[in-house]
Amino acid sequence: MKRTHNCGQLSSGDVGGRVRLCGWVRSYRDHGGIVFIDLRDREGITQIVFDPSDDAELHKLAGSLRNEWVISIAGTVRLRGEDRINPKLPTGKIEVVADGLTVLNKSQTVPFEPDATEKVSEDMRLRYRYVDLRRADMTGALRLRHSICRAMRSVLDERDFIEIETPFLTKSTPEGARDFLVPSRLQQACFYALPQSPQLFKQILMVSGLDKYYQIVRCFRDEDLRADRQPEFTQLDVEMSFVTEADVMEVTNEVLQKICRVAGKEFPAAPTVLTYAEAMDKYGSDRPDMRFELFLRDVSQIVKGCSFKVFSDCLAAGGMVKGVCVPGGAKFTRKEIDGYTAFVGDYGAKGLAWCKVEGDGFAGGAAKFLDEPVQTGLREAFGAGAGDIFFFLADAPATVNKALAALRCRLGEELQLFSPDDFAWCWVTEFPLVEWNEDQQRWDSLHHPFTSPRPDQLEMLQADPGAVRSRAYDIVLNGVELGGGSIRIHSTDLQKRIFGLLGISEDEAHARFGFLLDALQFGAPPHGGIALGLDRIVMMMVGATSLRDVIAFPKTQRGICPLTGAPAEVEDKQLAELDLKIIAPPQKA
RNA sequence: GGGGCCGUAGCUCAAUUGGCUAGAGUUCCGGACUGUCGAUCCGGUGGUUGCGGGUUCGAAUCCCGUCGGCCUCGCCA
Repeated sequence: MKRTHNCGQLSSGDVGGRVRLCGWVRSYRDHGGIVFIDLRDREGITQIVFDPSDDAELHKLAGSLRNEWVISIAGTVRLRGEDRINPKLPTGKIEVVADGLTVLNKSQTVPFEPDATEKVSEDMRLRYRYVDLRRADMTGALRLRHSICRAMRSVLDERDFIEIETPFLTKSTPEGARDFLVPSRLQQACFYALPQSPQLFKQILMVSGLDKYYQIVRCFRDEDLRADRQPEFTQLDVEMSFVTEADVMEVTNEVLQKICRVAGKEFPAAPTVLTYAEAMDKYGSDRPDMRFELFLRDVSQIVKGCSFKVFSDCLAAGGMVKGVCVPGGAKFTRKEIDGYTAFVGDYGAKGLAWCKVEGDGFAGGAAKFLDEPVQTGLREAFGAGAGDIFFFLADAPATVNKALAALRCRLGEELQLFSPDDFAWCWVTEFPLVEWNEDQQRWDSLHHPFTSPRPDQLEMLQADPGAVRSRAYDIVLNGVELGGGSIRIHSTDLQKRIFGLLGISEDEAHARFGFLLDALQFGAPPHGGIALGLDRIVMMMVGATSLRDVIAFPKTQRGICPLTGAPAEVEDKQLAELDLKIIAPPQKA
């Protein structure tokens, strides 16, 4: 046995005991005579002492140790004197007096110290990920991730869910995100796709009568990356038979409750539930950040008929005017306001109207176009007072909401309207079933085409599809969507109607989803489920701002793994076996 | 595909805004030191300023291109 304890384990209770420890040299302090080694493993740090008067040979070897060498030591646990206690170390009351030392492996000089206080560039960290993962916060994130998975499994196991694996090599369904494709050798000119989610399989498992399924599963989407978006990510995928929205939400709440307990965070007994319509109205977003108010308000009715051409033209064209009132915002400089104007421009807004409340009247910006009744209406609507500022956006509702929601979040952050450890959960429900795609001139599913419409609104499917609400629900934390799901369609007829609405012909539907449509005909029970983003949950729980900090081996923004160099070219022989040819090889410098 | 920020020693950064041999901390190497704990003290190694081109008497600095990293819009049912 190479070790009897780990490096975070020993305490005053172990004094006098003989121990063996293994780990990495975190630092060495050579006083000419006495030598101290900080020995680190994933559990902690223990100080090892080498005294020349005990064993001159051993002391000499200890003097040759360098950072990140892997060693094994044997020795006796000793209490440190009162004045030698290190309060920064959990093991700081003891030390191990070594009588044996084996160098298990030397290390080259590491490109950066695993406990460096300076922030090392992420490029470096990812290239030398094995060194980076020695850092306590990275180890901590991965361990919490593990604990969260265990919490998920324990809740679902307790409730008689069955974990079932679904294929990674599956069929491309060009709806939605771009697929990662895998060429097939046995079926030339054919491709597998990596799953964007196990959606269809889990529904088929319900048809099979498996009743309650879950899986902690990798999903793949070949889209551009973001800090909170990786091309491969993990989700907790859940599906249940004979349930309603409330059943799925209740199970999810219990899972999240347990996760929060494990992570030392709060989860409310009953999270706020708001409808999509409410969320869009007050927050401009279907993933509202509820840590602060700063509500948006549709002021179209108040400003209609005012002399401001930007507003009147917009309303005449069927647009909307929406605003936000920032308490104390009159102190914003022109430069800051210009900054916000440019900011909303990124989201497609053509401008940002503003005016300040000074004393009894409005001043600056658009103030001169807003007459007395309009000013009064706005003040009352927002409860505004002197020293506040209004921002208004006039445009198509989608643009207004997107830009104003982004502005609201930016203001909330800049004005510190919440504290960093605030946790605000909410469910968003009653999403529209479909939305109009202006570019393609057709209806698109908001969620996915297997989402059930509300049964009491089926008759509107023909006449007014945009008004039909679905049985979908999303769980949101601090403005971040952590998961979503729905009650699915279990009737072939209804599923066909929805495909029809989405402009998917019968032939097309059959080619793509025929296996699901077939399955629905063989006794599909009513069913529904949800998927929770594991990476994002861990990210929120550790307070990270990037998924890369909670994934052991993530990709960079351009989809590269700096550690392995993936993706990489393959040999011609491999291509030949697949009957593939690179038509336009990249130009090499 | 678009916009923005960045790239200087192994690492983290500086360089008086175009001017003297590109510096500092840390790492590393050597030396001193028997109670440190981010040890300390002394000395030393370490640079094609991402790469290529241009402007200039002179470029880390300005211009063009390119590579790489990050953030973001589009995209992500």
